[in-house]
Amino acid sequence: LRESPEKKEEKERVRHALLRATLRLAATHGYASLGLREAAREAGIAPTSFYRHFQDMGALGLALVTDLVEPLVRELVGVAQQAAASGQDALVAVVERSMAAVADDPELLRFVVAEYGGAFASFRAALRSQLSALTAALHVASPGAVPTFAAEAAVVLLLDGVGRALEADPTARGVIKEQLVHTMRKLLTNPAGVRA
Amino acid sequence: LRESPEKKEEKERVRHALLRATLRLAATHGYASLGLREAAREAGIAPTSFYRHFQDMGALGLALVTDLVEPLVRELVGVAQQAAASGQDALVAVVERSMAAVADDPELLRFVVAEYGGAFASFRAALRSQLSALTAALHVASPGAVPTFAAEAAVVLLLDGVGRALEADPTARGVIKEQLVHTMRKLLTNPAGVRA
DNA sequence: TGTACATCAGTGAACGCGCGTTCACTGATGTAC
DNA sequence: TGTACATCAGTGAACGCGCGTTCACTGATGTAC
Repeated sequence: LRESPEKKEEKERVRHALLRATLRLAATHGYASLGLREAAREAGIAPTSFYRHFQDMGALGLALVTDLVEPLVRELVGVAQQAAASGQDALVAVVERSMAAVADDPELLRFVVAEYGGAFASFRAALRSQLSALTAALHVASPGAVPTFAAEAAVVLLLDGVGRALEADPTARGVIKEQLVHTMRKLLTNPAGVRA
Repeated sequence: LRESPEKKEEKERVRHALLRATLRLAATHGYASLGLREAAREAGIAPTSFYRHFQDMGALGLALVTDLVEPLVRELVGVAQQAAASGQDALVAVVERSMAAVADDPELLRFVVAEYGGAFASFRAALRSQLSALTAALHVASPGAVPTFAAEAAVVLLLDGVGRALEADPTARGVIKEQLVHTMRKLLTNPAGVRA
């Protein structure tokens, strides 16, 4: 028996509400402290309905990465590749899109920044894995021959810049953006110039 | 009435046990998820005895920063200043001392890395405040005229390097250390040379 | 077409459990004189 | 010096509460024929 599109959509809607509710609460109280009942309450469903979507909060956390973080990183990688292909500055494009993401979805970005260095090894591994694609994209788009770890360091600065932007007044984000481009550029540029 | 040194010492001993127990648990499960009873159990005292030392877990968390993180950062600042004063490389000195701290007290450093970008705004503010002293020390010790935000970025890389070292095989920490010196140097060096 | 059956997201009641917190007490130690 | 009192870290019992989880049920929707 196959489900109808309408039922699937409705189920997906509630599942998404649970993910968003968790992000909302995690942004201020931390993902680690959240309980199943808390997430369900915030999402507007009964506690027992939680189990229709996830086995437990751990499974929901995993879904946060695969359903929300992964598309975001994929988009940033696409932005980098598109910029590089059209002769534009991939670094600036990625930073600007990242700052737009901070404005669009601060809760998701707080989650990424928090769990990237957080106590949960599974989150750390998953996020590092995701971000390695962005590292690679920035690496190939950078002029000259910079080592891989320099591109990794640039992504680390990007994450920190996102964290700073999350706390900053929106008007102060322009300064953060410029400083971020400056420091990332230092890491992604071979001072000896293009001598490939 | 003043307390005797012996009683003070004993009280301090239990207080320290609570702080260490919390760090131990926080390293794997996250500070945010910890409860008062959990910390007391790990420290080997009755739950009610917790209140003889801290009002709640929030007060204990604050003490983690002031009692443990602050001295650590102070030591790193001292290392930087001492190296600079004796004509040695402050950057290398700080990185090496940081790596030693990873080996000495991984739980404390996991806490610092986790809460630096974590969901608790009070921790973020406290840690940024602490680390600004290290940023300043590295800034004045760096040759040429680099902007302040470049020194801040270097400290961000240091924190990330600490996080990587925490997860790495001890034999792989040498590589991390060298890459860290390399990338931090890029940020702390003015490519135009010393033209003060 | 209508009718009988299957699926399944959502739910309320109920459970046992660990939580934070209060309270009164103990016993070791310090102070007064 | 001895004796009476004060301080205070540690404790066990007890509390009310919210937690995760189970269960049986509802009702809307899909399928079979």
